[in-house]
Amino acid sequence: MTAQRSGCPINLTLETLGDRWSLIVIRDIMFGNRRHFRELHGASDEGIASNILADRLKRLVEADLLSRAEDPSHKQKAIYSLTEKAIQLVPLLVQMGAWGRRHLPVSREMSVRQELLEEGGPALWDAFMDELRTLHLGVPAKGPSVLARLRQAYEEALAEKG
Amino acid sequence: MTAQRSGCPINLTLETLGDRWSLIVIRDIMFGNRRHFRELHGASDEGIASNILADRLKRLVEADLLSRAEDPSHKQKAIYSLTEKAIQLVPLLVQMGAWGRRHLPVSREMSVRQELLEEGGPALWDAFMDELRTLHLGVPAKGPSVLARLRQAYEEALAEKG
DNA sequence: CCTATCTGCTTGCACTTTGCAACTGGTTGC
DNA sequence: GCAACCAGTTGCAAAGTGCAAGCAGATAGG
Repeated sequence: MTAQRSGCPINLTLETLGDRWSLIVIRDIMFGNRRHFRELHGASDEGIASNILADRLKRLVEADLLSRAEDPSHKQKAIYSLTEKAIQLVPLLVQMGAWGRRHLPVSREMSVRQELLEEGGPALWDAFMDELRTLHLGVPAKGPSVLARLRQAYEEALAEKG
Repeated sequence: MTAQRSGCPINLTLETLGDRWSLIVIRDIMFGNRRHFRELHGASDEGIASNILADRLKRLVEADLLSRAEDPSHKQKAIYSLTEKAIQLVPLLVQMGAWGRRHLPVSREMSVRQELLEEGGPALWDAFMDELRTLHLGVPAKGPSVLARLRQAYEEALAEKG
């Protein structure tokens, strides 16, 4: 990434997240709960290259959007978690999804989750963020799982598709 | 830009807008009301190169985010306007600004406008979008100018700064 | 008229980033 | 001890970015 261009909030956000992969990685960790390198590499529909994934993970950890921990069950496994800073991207990602859903040729099964999040409004986003804090920061759970609801809607849409 | 990767709304939005300059151009047209090539080239704090600006304008017109019209007062002047599709990016840009303001080293004078938009909430965003429709799509005005309010706040912050 | 300036770009070139495929050194389960 | 798995790395070609200079046509002033 280039050196700092200006103190404009939109520009700075773009400097941090404005490339084709950073937010895809965050999306997969956030909505797909993928926490290991191999999961992120193999499972995303977009097929990120391993060198780019490695680079993005490194940058995101440096930018304090992800944290990296070792898995006690396996000496080579790394667990990537969202930081609070990344969890606060939820409203931004929802807006991105909302705009894409309205204006771009999205597929049904990839947008049911977005639809739920849009309909739920800020209250649902907050509940989702609390759940992410439980999952990634170890904060005790507060309410029922939003992620489970999203996953269920996605799987139903997949089943309908055939 | 690469060929289509997946039907995910977030991914498609990223494919359309996920580079370092597209949203900067839209921001300058939207908040700075810059409508000509030279205005966009010279005035932004980030200093976009003219070839990249030309390329982005072309892509954005092709993506139906901008429209290009000739200026009747000057046969070589082109006027760029936001389309409805681009006007609907307002909530996304506000969220980007909000996140940047909270987590990145923004400057005061570049963030007063964002602050107003955040405080105003969805009602103010709607009023702003209506004003953009008046300015860019020729829809008759509905209410008092949000852009004027934002500009005033920015100029006050600049004056305070010295 | 003639010239200086302004218009939206284009060109050439160096540099950086991306994308693909194969590969690495180490770990684990059987 | 061996196959499968782990998080990456390496080499290389292609694409994208950034800078400086330049361009033809249009306009404004004298």
